[in-house]
Amino acid sequence: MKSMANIYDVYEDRCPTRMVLDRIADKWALLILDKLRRDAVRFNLLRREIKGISQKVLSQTLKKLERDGLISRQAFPTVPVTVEYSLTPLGRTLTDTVAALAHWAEGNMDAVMAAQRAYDERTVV
Amino acid sequence: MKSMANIYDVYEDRCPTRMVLDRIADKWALLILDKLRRDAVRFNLLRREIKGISQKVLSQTLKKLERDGLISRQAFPTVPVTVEYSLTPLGRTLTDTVAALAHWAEGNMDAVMAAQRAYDERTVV
DNA sequence: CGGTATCCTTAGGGATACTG
DNA sequence: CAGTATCCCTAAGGATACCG
Repeated sequence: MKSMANIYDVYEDRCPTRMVLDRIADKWALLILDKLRRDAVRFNLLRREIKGISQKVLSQTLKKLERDGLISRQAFPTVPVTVEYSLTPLGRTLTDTVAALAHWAEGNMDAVMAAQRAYDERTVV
Repeated sequence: MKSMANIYDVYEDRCPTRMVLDRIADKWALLILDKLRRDAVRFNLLRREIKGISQKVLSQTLKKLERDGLISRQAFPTVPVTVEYSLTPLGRTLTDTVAALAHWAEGNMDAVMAAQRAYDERTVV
């Protein structure tokens, strides 16, 4: 964990956008934030809902988001243990933007894929 | 370029959000879209404005964005050649969201960094 | 259930040099 | 100016096994 402490040291210039973009401009992070939009979700449920994410990457991403203060982790002393992840107030201020991004993705996927096909025809052939 | 053609093949399920998020949830891509918000920008100017990006990565990212139909490339037959990148109409539909993300980053950087310090004190010590 | 630890692979990206 | 080509290396991430 010590190695994460100096993550901002590489940015000599003070561009806040770049700093924080570097943190949240991550596919998995955005998907997780989106999944937590409604309510708290347990680890394995999150894993099942976000198809394709490995246990390792989910765990890592959750830890980063928690460190950034965007989500919080709550463990319940059940047997076996239950852990719920939920948005913090800070995280909640980001969800509208994330949702907008997701909404854009849904609405423009076809256009993007069409553009790709057109591009490939122009260049590959 | 052929290898990029089947990039969506890995997504057996049809989750559009994931597909497109995978494309645009990239730090450099978002920064480029943000820089092009006002008007067209030349390659090397873009490179200078986005500190820390290498020529290689800038070139790659621009090509991806062009393929996705978000930006367009226009070369002028000057000597030496001048190349301008600008947003397409499709790309323009995304800029508000990107700007919102950038704005969030600016406004909440301090909170994020404070959260990180608090987290590190809790866990590392 | 909710993780961590370990090993291993590969592709993402830096550095450098060259070109139309 | 706006790239491409090459080499090289590290670090992100999959697979597997184990644990409180």
